[in-house]
Amino acid sequence: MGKPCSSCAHREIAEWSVLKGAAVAHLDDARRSRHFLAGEAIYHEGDEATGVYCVSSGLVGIRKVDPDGESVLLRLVRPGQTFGYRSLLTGTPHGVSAEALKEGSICQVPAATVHRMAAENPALVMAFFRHLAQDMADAENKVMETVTASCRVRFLRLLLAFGGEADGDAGTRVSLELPVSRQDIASLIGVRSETMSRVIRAIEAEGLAHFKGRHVDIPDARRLADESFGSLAA
Amino acid sequence: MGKPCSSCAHREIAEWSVLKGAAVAHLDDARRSRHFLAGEAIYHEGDEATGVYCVSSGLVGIRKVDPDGESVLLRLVRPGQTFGYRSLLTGTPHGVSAEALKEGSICQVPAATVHRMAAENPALVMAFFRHLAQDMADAENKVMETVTASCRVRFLRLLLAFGGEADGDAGTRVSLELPVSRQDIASLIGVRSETMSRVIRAIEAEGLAHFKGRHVDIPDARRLADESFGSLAA
DNA sequence: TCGGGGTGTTGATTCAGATCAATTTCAGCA
DNA sequence: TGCTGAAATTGATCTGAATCAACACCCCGA
Repeated sequence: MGKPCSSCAHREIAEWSVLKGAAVAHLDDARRSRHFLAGEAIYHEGDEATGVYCVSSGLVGIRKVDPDGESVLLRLVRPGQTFGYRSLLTGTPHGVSAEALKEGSICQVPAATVHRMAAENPALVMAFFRHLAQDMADAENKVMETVTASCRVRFLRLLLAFGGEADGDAGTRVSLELPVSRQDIASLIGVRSETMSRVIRAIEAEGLAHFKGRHVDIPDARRLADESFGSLAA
Repeated sequence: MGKPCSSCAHREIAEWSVLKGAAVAHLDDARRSRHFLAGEAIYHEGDEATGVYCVSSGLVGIRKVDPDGESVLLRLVRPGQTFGYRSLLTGTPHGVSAEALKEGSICQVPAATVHRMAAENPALVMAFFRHLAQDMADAENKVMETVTASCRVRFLRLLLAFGGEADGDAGTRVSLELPVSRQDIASLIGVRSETMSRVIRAIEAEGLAHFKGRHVDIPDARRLADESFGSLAA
């Protein structure tokens, strides 16, 4: 059932890093790894939380759908990151759904184990608090962006985020792979896929970036970064 | 310096309700109450956290401004609620600013006290976690709304939220006071104030609600609620 | 009583992005 | 290897909300 947590490649990233000695063994003992195909649902909005999830490989999307069926991709969860802890710790049903966007395996730590560990180890709760605080900050930024920035700017910023903050001083060449489909990218910035296509075409035409399938080549990351700040230089 | 926390009207609402006996006395001893006029800043984005705030009376607005000066009102904090705990507990600068929207008094519990209490009382951290989890859920809903709903619908939902969930079965008459200026309401739903005016005029014309200054009268809350779900009946 | 600034309203116009409707491209698979 | 359905592109058109520009209102202080 995969490598033990103690030797997990991502061990120091996730909240579990605050656990020591015996607790890690317990974690290892309790967790169950499961394989997911792209598109498979991990849990749905309204489900009761049955544990905390930890992405081992692949990519997870956190989604929310409104009554009319409109679906918005709220954020991505990458290997080494946890999710689903919020509902578990507060004892409320999931307010969002989670699905695998890329095939991969995901560990689940059962509710009882998490609760016991949280009770014994306040630092673990604090670690989850930090994670949630970061997610909240991201959510606030997202609200700001959707309200104030054009879809073009939002997309440029997303590109920069995907490319990592590798913006060297001068014109740095960056190339990267889009982690998800264009439809999902559109959903991530809150526009229609048709609009997404047009935005990409425009950016391509300006030479800001070059797109081929999921591969993106950015000749001058600095220029792109400048553009992404609503035509306002630093 | 105001009533002691132990007899604060809002005591059972705030996170402090998990504290017992001596801890409450400590809280009382350490907290400082300060009066704020409408418009006064409590803290700014980027400031270091110096304590946790608790609204005793008045109304507080949490705001975020982007580099171009665009400002968005993210949420309101009402009497009995705490704010500013996120930055304090994570030890990061404030990512948002807080200002008094209505005159009132606000208690501050200094950083050292909060840290000590959090260390001694894991339930307090958990209480803040719950608060943050709720705020996060609200933020996610807000992202959904701004992406999927028209400004008209967003405003109707806000009205319902202000009116409390007092939607009796049939046509219930609800009347309420808008807690903030129309400019701020516009900022809260992410539209221009001109648009806000027009939306209000349209709603008035349809007889969905009647506006006079900050007073709102909703003859049939049920009808308004129905309208607020993108013309999709339950 | 007369400004005067903040708050709100109204109108004309523009524009970003949605919507509707066809294709085209491509990956998976029999 | 060709079929099939999903993903992506493209075009034409429409529209919700922003923008630009006046103007009304109202509370407050001189």
